[in-house]
Amino acid sequence: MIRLGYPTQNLTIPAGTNRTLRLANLHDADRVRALIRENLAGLDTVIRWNAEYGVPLFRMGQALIPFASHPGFPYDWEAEHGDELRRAGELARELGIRLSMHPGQYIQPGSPKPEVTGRSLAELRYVARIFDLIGSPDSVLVLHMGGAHEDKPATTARFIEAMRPEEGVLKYLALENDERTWTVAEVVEVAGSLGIPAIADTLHHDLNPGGLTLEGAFDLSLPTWQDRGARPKLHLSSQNPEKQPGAHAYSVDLVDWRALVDALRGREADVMVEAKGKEHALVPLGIKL
DNA sequence: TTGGGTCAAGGAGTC
DNA sequence: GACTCCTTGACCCAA
Repeated sequence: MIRLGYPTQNLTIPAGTNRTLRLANLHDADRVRALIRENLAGLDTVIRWNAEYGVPLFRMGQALIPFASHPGFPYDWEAEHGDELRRAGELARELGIRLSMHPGQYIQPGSPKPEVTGRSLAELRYVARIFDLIGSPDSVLVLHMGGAHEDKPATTARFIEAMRPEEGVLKYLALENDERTWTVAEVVEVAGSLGIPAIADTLHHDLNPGGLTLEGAFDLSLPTWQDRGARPKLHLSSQNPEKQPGAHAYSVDLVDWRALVDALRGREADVMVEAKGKEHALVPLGIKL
């Protein structure tokens, strides 16, 4: 069975989980608190909507707690919002919704700059803490490997060295291939060294296949989920023909969808659909809105 | 209220 | 060396 989901916001309701603010306004605790409550209310709304429409996956915005890992954050967010996060987790489990998060390109644990690595780890720990409070062991923290710094073996070694002690992060972490630097095969290898799973993204794989077919990429990435005892995850998106390679289209091209289904050969997978049209992009794949 | 410039952060590619 | 693009847009000021 293939299960589907979409990221960060629902355009139909509408509801979001990614409201943020400028760093210059971070000192305003009341404002931060109100904004986070909106994000958490949005999460609650989306979980209920997903359950009603049979969409079991949702990716929360990275700014669910904006600037949570920043030293200037104005209060103890775990104490303040912990109960709301626990309730969201209970609701998600009750309704069978699997949650994930995907920090962006600034998170670089393999950077040669210690301060960059340090900030990256702080952000990853924040995401892991969110998942701890939510309390669902099948939550996924999706991460790209980041830059190669003109030396992939050295970068790989730094990445593994930085991540290996981070047990609290590793229990949720999964590594994803990207469209120009790290292929599925490379990501699977690093993930294997850390004892964590890997995610194959179909569009990134098209642009950076490393000699593998899509089926070959799935053959490598899907078994990496066995140790965690969770359903394998994949990412599906289509190229926006008007933009540069890698840009997501509004919806999913059915050719790409069929390619994914064929390459899966009946294997189980949770598929995150990355499309500008969010939940609307699921309609051609069988979800009725 | 709307349009458009800007926004914490890193890195790679282009010119 | 400056600029642009990338996650995923949202904020925020000027008009």
